[in-house]
Amino acid sequence: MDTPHPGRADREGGAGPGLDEALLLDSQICFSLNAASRAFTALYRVVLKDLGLTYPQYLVMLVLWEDGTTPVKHLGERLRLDSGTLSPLLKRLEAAGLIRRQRSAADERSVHVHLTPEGVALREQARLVPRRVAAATGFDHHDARTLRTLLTRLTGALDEAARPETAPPGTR
Amino acid sequence: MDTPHPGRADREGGAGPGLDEALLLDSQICFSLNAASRAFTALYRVVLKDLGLTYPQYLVMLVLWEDGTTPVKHLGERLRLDSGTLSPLLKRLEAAGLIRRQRSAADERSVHVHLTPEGVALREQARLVPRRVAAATGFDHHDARTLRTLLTRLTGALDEAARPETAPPGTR
DNA sequence: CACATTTTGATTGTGCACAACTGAATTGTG
DNA sequence: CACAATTCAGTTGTGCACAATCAAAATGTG
Repeated sequence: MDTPHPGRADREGGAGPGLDEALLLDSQICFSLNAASRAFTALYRVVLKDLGLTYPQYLVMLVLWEDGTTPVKHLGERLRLDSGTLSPLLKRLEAAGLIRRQRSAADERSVHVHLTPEGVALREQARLVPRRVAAATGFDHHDARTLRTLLTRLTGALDEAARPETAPPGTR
Repeated sequence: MDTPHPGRADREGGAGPGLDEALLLDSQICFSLNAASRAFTALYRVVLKDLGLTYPQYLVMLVLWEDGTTPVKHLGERLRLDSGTLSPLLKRLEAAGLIRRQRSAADERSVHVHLTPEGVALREQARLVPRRVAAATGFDHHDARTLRTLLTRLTGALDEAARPETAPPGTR
């Protein structure tokens, strides 16, 4: 239909041979990455509609189904989400009757999250979700492995580059 | 440090050999996809800080630098963004003095976006952005090509699967 | 014990994605 | 011409990501 990528805006100064290459490497990768990420979210929106969950909420439920009662801190570590995301998300899950939050007796700062019976029961309804989503990707193990390897390497390199002062190898 | 992926929550019913495979294929791909996407956004946040742009705003500017004055509709097609996202984004760009919006004389429904002199001038400051980001990925052409091919294929398959009624090939 | 530091979660504010709706203008049809 | 359908932006509301800030509790140090 139309060109999906925004780039190829070079041809001005002729400032060297690396410009369009750079645009290919950064804009198009980031763009197709965002597109795939949003397509995944859209598919999850369809698949999780009957459960009344969004994808991040589903991730939280996955952790709770596996690990049981857990502090908010642990959820943030498992899912790489901070409290600014988790707090309202957990409130919505509590309002939906799936979880309950409770301050720890041992450490009054810590809030423990546990499933309600409704939350436990939802696991049965969610059993087919992974298979449906995996089937929708059309990927076999080899594809999935290649993709995950590339993404992991990419994320590591980007994380490394994003912090200018925190421990660049020669700064001491 | 800890396990980055939320999955591996099987081992309950023993309902067949495909369960952990499915979790590997869906949760972990989607998860690492989101992680990479957010890492990219975080890097762009650092790189674009001096320009006062976010990544989606930078994409809009790329299109304008390349295509010149263009209707909002065209921006949405190039970037796959709808008006609910573009309208406030363009307002912020206009408030920043980089663009101006103007109703078309020919078709009063259409709004044309054009760059201000400040918006044109910003292009010079943005020239090094693609190279900086591309360098941060650590990817060569082969890696980038492999990744983009996989992502494009994945997005296509997900888009296809996300619509239940719109022309699935065998449904009659 | 008194006091600074760290940890933990919540809160606030900004920006983006998306669905649903509104409203104006064009186009198609009788 | 009248009227329905379509197109195009905009608005509203919900949810997520993230930065900055705050408060309370635990911990460390003199």
